[in-house]
Amino acid sequence: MKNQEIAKIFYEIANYLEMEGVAFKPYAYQKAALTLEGLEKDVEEIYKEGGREALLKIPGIGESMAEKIEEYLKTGKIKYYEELKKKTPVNIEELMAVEGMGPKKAKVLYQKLGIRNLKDLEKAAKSHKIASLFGFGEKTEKNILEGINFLKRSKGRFLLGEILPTVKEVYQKLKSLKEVEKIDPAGSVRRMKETIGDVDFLVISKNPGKVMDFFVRFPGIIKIWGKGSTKSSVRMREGFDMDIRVVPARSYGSALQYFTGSKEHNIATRKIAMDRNLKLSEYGLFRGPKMIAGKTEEEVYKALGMQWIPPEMRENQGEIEAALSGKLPQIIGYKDIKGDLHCHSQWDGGTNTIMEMVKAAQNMGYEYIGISDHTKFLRIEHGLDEKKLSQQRKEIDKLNTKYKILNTKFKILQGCEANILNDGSIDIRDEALKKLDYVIAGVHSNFKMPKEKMTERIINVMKNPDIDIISHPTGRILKRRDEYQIDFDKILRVAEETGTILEINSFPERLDLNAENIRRAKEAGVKMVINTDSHHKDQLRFIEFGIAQARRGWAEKEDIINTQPLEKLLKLLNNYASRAFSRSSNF
DNA sequence: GCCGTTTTCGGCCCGACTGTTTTCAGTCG
Ligand SMILES: Nc1nc2c(ncn2[C@H]2C[C@H](O)[C@@H](COP(=O)(O)OP(=O)(O)OP(=O)(O)O)O2)c(=O)[nH]1
Ligand SMILES: [Mg+2]
Ligand SMILES: [Mg+2]
Ligand SMILES: [Zn+2]
Repeated sequence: MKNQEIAKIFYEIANYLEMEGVAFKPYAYQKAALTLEGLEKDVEEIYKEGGREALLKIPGIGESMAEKIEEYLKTGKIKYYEELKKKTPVNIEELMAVEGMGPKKAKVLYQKLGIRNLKDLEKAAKSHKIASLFGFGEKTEKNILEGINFLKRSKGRFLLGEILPTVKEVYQKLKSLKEVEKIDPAGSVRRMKETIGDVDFLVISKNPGKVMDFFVRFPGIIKIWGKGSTKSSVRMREGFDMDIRVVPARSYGSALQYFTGSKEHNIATRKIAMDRNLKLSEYGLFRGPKMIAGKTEEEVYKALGMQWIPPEMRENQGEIEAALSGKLPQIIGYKDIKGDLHCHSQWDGGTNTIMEMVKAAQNMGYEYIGISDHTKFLRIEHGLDEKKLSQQRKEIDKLNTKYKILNTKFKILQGCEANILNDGSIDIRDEALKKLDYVIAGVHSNFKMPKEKMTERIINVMKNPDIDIISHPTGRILKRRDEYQIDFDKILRVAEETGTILEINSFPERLDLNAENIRRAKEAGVKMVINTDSHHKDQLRFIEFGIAQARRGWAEKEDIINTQPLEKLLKLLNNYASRAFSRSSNF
């Protein structure tokens, strides 16, 4: 898939143009790059299916960029870009990664000192060649050196699940300050994005100075990037930045709207305001000098003629248009999940016994849990064979009887997470599968198959009437492994035909399906299930991360099968299996 | 370079902080 490559080139073009001082074009390229980056469908496929016309339908792509994409797909190069690069042979991305360095400074440094990369920059700063340049100075030079050092130590974006505990700690500490009237996490944390670049907090206070003084003295801060009366920014020991914004109570809603983002959502919302001869900023919504909204987010959106938009959806992916026409979907809520169908127990080397998992599930307020241990192909994971599965069945039956006697409604289901082998067969015999309440199948080996083969492999499994759910369908591991090559449109078609359910895996490094694919699945009429893949009872809590992605993917309650009570769930699983069977027997 | 139920041309979000500058450009959110 060449989406990322082309996006990267467009970002670079934007940077080169910005260096030259060209107006507006850089933003056009950036916007197109961002869209390509987030596009789950392969541009090459879009082009093959619909030619240049289809490319033009992508928002932010016009004649000029469509032509460049076409050129890249055909020749592997974009002449315009190659020429820009030849003219200014600078690793601009690397230089701009240094805090405080942008295209304008990079240009001067290249022209005056021939600086082309980070190494050149460090050398020049160390030998004090920068301070004397026009527009630069001692402090700039020092900041550059410091910036380089922090950059070298930086670890990139953090997983939401990895950073959230720290966020909660800081939140509590800030909240305890008496000058803090109200505080909320904002930015990507409030939107529950799968990865977090930095942590943003919004505060109401009548005494911003005090709040800022307290904030920048926080334990664990290793660098203060900036400190003002309304806004400060710091680097934490753990390697991430924190931004804080302080506003008066009357602006809290508009400030929360601003600071929650996303940037693209903000710009689009501000354009709606402009269309109505209004101005929207973090301080409020204004008609001329008159403030007409700002205290709450609801008020701000309402004054713009919009429904309030859940933070997870604020990505400028159509939510603004939907909110304007009152057609936002009723997305799934954080309390709508009635049970978790992907849980591992001690049987396959997980941490907890079935009983311990059950108790944890009950604490979550669930009505059921599905135990889905690995199967025998995965020897390192102590995968269960047919015999073990039947022994496990006996234990689960016993526990269920106990619950019946105790007259609780709670039910334990027995599933398994079987392995999809290279040819799309399963490592457990059919007779054994039929004795389970449901079957999950997932790819756990041989991730690098060519697209056609991998797609065929998964499709074969979906046509198997005994298989109900495909776990982590694209196989990505955040920050570590890309999705495997699949034709997701084809997979969606077959999933719809066979009634196979696709998993939204809530494990922090998976979150697979992602939001964009969830939206595609919903549009294709494919049902999904939100699971945690817990290997420890405490991991049942991960469900909120999966729900957040589902919300960003516009999923409603009825798109997610485990929002249903047990009886309905069983019917859905069974229905789908028998439907799949009747269809596949007609082939 | 892109885009359009007010536009096919004329706009393109709006504001804070810093360092360098004698009044603002650059960078960032
Ligand atoms: N209006 C406007 N708002 C912006 C702009 N840049 C950032 N914001 C707002 C929206 C962002 O969600 C919020 C926080 O900025 P961040 O850079 O921290 O982005 P965000 O938290 O969304 O993502 P992150 O995970 O930190 O990369 O500030 C901008 O250029 N214009
Ligand atoms: Mg930078
Ligand atoms: Mg942020
Ligand atoms: Zn699993």
